[in-house]
Amino acid sequence: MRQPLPADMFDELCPSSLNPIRFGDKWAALVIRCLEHGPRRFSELRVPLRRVTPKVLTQSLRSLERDGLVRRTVRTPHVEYELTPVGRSMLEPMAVACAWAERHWDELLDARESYDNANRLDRAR
Amino acid sequence: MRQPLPADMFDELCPSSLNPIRFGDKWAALVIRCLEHGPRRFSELRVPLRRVTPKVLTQSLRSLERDGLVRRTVRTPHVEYELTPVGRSMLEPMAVACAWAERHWDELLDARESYDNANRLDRAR
DNA sequence: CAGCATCCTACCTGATACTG
DNA sequence: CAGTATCAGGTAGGATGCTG
Repeated sequence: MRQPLPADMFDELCPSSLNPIRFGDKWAALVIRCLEHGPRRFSELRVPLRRVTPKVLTQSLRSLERDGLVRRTVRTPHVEYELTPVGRSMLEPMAVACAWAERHWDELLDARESYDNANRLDRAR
Repeated sequence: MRQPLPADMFDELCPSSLNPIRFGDKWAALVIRCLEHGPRRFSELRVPLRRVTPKVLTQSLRSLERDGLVRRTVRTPHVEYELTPVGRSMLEPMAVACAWAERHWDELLDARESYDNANRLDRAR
């Protein structure tokens, strides 16, 4: 059987809010990655995405569903979310974006820090 | 000498606001593409980006500068914006994202339409 | 279990007008 | 030319509490 999603799945990596490359809304990319290896239930998704309120997670899922990237199926007594072929095809550009982010993450943070420091000094003067 | 940027550069393609894949803020990807072939001045950028107010374009440029993707240089009597190496490296994931969007654009629009129609019927009932 | 309802805040984006 | 100042609207995201 498929493994449950680890609760700390996104603790380290993917500070997607800081990444200039974004897929859909704030959590969409993480949701897609959660569905990479097969369908998941709402409550399963909530484990790694435990910092997302149910309302916001629902919004994200609805948006993905609207774009045809995710399919929502009522499989009584549960509801399952799974990637459509189009949704799955998004993994490729996501992987490229992730590779870019990993390669340039430090430069990016350094640039931001320098910029902010320079700016702070400017205002102090 | 470098060609001026065509005013209709973004009239047809890249409805980036609808694209689920986004690079930075609303206009960042277009700015980067404008700088692809060399430095540009603010007023040059305003030609293809004529629907962006100067304030918003400035914001976008500042944000790109902060992330170290664009360098702003005062080359009296002008100001020039150009891609840094990191900024240039972003062209690759952008190209991949563009390819994805082109390939799946129609599916995406169809999915949205079906979804919205189904939803409208639901509410009518 | 899988959400919805309400309320609220912050940010993004833009229109318009003005300036060193 | 290359912006800044001000004001305003809309939307995204979230806190909290409730429900079939």
